Amino acid sequence: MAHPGLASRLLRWFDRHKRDLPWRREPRDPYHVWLSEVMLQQTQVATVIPYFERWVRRFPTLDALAAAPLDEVLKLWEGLGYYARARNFHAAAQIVVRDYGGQLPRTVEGLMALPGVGRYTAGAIASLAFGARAPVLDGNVRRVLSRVFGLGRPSEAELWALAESLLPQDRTGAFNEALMELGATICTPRAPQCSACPLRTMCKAYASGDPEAYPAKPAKRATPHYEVLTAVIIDSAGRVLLGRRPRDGLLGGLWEFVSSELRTPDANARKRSHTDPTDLTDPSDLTDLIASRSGLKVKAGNAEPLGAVKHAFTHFKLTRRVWLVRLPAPGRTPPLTNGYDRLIWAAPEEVERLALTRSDRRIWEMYRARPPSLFD
DNA sequence: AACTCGGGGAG
DNA sequence: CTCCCAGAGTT
Repeated sequence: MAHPGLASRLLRWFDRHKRDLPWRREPRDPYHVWLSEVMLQQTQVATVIPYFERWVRRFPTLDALAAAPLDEVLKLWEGLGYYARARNFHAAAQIVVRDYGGQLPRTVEGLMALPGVGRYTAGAIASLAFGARAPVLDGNVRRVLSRVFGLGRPSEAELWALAESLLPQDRTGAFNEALMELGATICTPRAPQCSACPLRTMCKAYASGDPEAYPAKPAKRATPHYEVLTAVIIDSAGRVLLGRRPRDGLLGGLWEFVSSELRTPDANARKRSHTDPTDLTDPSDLTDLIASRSGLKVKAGNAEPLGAVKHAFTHFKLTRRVWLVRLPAPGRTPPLTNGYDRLIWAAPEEVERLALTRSDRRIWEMYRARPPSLFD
């Protein structure tokens, strides 16, 4: 063994300190392991737990998931982000049920053939659910290994090879989980608790006196700021016009209020936004937007500002300028769905049932909580 | 190798 | 505010 003592120390620590998480119940259900690994991609444990519990109640088996419509799958994912995870997981469940008789592949290669399953997730499922001797490399493992071995800018290939070389003969699943657990609870990005670390005596980063310096942080770029103009269009029956975003791309498959594409705010808009966040660059902006995306011809006089909603994505910030537009008649389904794959008039109960983006959900709450206006 | 793709927890 | 989270897919 290349590094005597590492695996045994880590496993001994893990046996005493591991957290009791919903997806760790024995015996391991491969479906639960898979679900948890997909939900945990770029998402912290504390965020995932309630989603995981709800999901297992609604879709107790792989067959139940495969049989469900995508809209319902996305509704359970609402708010978790990276919605391609849900679309891929749903598609992969259907593949497993249809082609593999409902049994997950047990090898890394077989698992990686499924949509949304990369090398990390395949290694995690193979080792945790099936006891295969496969390594994992996630953000935690990347950090722990960089620190223990004093690597400043290790390549991915180097880290994968290292993770593999460290695997013990037995309990590889527990070893992988232990490595991640250590990174999540002890060997944290900031202020690591080295005094409680079972690997302290063999850790080069600890010996250096500045463990946080490993691994080196990449240079960051400035995040651009965009804005989106949004119309909450209400008909005389109190229904609201919603569009479903195209399946591929940002927030694919989710419903939103009729909105423009991302725009770079001009200098005048930036100046005005300090005083009135909903102010329009041009009064015809709103009516043009509604006409182009839905075919509806509305009067600017029927619009009133509802407010602004700010939202931060990973790579940019967004301000949504939201207007309320009241139609004097019952809405009919408009002929245009420019930029949407569906457009519907939704009753309030239906808005609760559909999968909205986070900011659209906030806009809906803002609409429902608005002070009564002269039109009410 | 460099992007895209959400949202939130926790300093 | 900033950082980064049990990453995958595309180019």
